[in-house]
Amino acid sequence: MSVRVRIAPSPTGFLHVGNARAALFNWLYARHTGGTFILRIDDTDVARSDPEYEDDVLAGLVWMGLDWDEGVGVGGPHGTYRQSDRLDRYAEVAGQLLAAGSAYHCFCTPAELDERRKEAQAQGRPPGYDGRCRILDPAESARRKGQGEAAVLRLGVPRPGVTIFEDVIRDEVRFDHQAIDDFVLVRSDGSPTYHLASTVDDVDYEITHVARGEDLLSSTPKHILITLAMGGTVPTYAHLPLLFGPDGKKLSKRHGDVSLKAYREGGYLPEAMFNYMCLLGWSYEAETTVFTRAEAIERFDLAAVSKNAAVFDPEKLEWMNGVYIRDLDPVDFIDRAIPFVEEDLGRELSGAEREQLGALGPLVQERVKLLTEVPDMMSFVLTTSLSYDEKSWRKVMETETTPAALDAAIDRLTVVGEWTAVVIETELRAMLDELELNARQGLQPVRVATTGSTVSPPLFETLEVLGRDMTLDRLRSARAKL
RNA sequence: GGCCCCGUCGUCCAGCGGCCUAGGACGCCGGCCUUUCAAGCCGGUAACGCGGGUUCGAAUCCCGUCGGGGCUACCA
Repeated sequence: MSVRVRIAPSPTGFLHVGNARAALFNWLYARHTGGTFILRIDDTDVARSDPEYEDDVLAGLVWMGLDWDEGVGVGGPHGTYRQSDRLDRYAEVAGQLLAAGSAYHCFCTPAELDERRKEAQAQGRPPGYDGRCRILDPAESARRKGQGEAAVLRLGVPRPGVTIFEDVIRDEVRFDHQAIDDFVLVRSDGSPTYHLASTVDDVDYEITHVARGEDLLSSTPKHILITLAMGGTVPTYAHLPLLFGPDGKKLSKRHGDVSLKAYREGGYLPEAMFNYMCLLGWSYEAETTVFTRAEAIERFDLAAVSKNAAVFDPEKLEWMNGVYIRDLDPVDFIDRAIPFVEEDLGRELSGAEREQLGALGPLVQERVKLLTEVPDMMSFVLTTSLSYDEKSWRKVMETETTPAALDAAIDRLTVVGEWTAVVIETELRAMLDELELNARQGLQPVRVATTGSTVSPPLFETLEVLGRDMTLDRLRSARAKL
């Protein structure tokens, strides 16, 4: 049977990196096995769902390159793949479970439940639902329900009993039904709970493997029980290790960026994100940390996923992003960087400016880890009024040898014939010889004068890109400020 | 509290009874290269939570213990 996996985010927030990682692993498994990757939207929580979040989820998956074969937006044999469109189906299953005696109505009010829970906890008893409505006569229940009395539908968990399943990642896991209370399937307002809706969908969509976060491991027996009660085939489960923040606590907003969106906008490359996330709970090969999509697909296996939770390490991600940036084709690099430059500038770049940046691109490319660092490194070529970094100015311009170095540089560069990096270098090195200055003493003033900072791309190439007029202009105005 | 999961360098991962004097990557430290900054190269730092077993032999298997985490809703 062909593999069918799914990811079912609920649109109640921006796509979380944990969900993105789950999506990635499902996608990898589907691609590795030649199976089908499905995107479903679990929006049964109407109050908290928002179309904006759904858009973000889709955008995040597209950005990561995780294309889905069936589901929201692309369709498929199962309708819209949106739970809010399947309420009738959940009601239908609920009716069947009720008729079959697998489920029953419960008339206990939230207030009563709450009180009993507190009582049970105080006495050290299990806080779950005590099952008192289970013994109600079905006919009597139906009558009360028919008269409009508020009721939820609960699953009658078989007791005594035990649910055992073989988790792909964790091997055999067993839960005694003693510890599982008769949980709610349908709320008193008629809406299905997550457990019901998600399980019905998994059965209807013929999902073969459910790979999701370990936080759902304890809920798995409930899902299996529902599946069995509706006569469905139980899928294979794989519970992925959770992601934690640098402090070892569950990855949350307090750790800064937990939404994929933040990385998208933060100058990260999707290729790097993809590669890095693969490493969170899986490894391509003992000695290899950088690999391509195709390679990951070829080797990925759910069974090889680690059991332990992983700490999301922003520093390693950043390093990896640098690796991928340096690996980019120069034209590709500048194409990706330009939006960040324009965003920073607040305007669009002219053709001439683009050309300048294109020339500077390769020099900057190997010096940044994030695309968001590009504007800072290139802004000096785009401005007409250069501002100097204060520290840089103090450090190199207020030096005894600086005036002479600038004067000599101006003289030589004014008369130089050809304006290329090679010629510029020859001239400036001759200047160093002449004044008996070392490179640091003689070149840093030129760097600060022309770029505004002690840190810049390689000087000679930079001056070539800047052009003779602007270079001389800047050297002169810096000299005048001394 | 109960149930469940997990426990190798600071972090991610390799290891699945002898190849381990525990390997790779990030980070950190030092050096080289060098026009600055990066990159690159070389070297270094650093871990099998603890205690019992099983075995000729254990990071690898078993038990206990400690520690971390998840779940315990008419949220997903």
